[in-house]
Amino acid sequence: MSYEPDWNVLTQTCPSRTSLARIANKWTAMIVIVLGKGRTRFRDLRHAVEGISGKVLTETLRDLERDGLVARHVFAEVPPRVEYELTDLGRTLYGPLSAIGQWAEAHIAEVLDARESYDRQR
Amino acid sequence: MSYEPDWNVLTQTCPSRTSLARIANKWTAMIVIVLGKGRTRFRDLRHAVEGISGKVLTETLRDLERDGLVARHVFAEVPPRVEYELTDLGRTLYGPLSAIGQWAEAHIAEVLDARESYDRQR
DNA sequence: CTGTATCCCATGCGATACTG
DNA sequence: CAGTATCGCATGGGATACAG
Repeated sequence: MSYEPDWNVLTQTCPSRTSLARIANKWTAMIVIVLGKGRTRFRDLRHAVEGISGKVLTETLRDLERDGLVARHVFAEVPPRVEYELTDLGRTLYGPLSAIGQWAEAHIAEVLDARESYDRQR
Repeated sequence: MSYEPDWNVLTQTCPSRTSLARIANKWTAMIVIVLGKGRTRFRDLRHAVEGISGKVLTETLRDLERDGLVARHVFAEVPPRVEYELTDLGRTLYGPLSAIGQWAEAHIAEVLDARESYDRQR
């Protein structure tokens, strides 16, 4: 009922494309996959998503918070503790994004074979 | 049976992450969504994915071809005609990626509301 | 029409230093 | 610990010109 068939990510000016650009992103996918398992503090998120820099983690979390996908919980402690979790809206994205992650893991052997065969032919 | 539980996109050096980086991308998503509807020639793809430049379309298609997701068919005509279509492997990705596109379209209203509310508070 | 080759600006992203 | 600020390299990606 809230679906608006006029919205089309293939249309250049459709707002939905700005949302697509944010969610169709490797860091977003990995962060949402981790948060899908439960509320996580910044430090643990940084370790779970191997190789992500603090800067990018902060920036991506801010963007996700702005889009209403992630909630931020700050505890007035020293040293500070901040936890992140998916909102109701963010949870509806967990399925689709974890499917992408699982696809990458399930088919990487075929992809590697394809790359080798492609590169061999030139 | 071809699933290898040791592969984990969250691990920095896992090859599956290189595949995730390729598929968790807005251009890849839009191209696969269009190709999911059937074999398409270059020109039509360029028009369907509004706003994509020829350079980026070519590069993305090459990468997808290299990963075994897209097949390229060249016709010896003048002017030349080249058609692209999803491979069997690429077709297994259509579901997950179109789900991402549909999510963006279905929830953009909520996302826009969240952005407005976030921006208003600062 | 389907590319390829350049040029060049914008953005992504890591590293480092610093603050509350 | 969880940021913010800054720097600078790498990549993304548009525009244009040109080739087959």
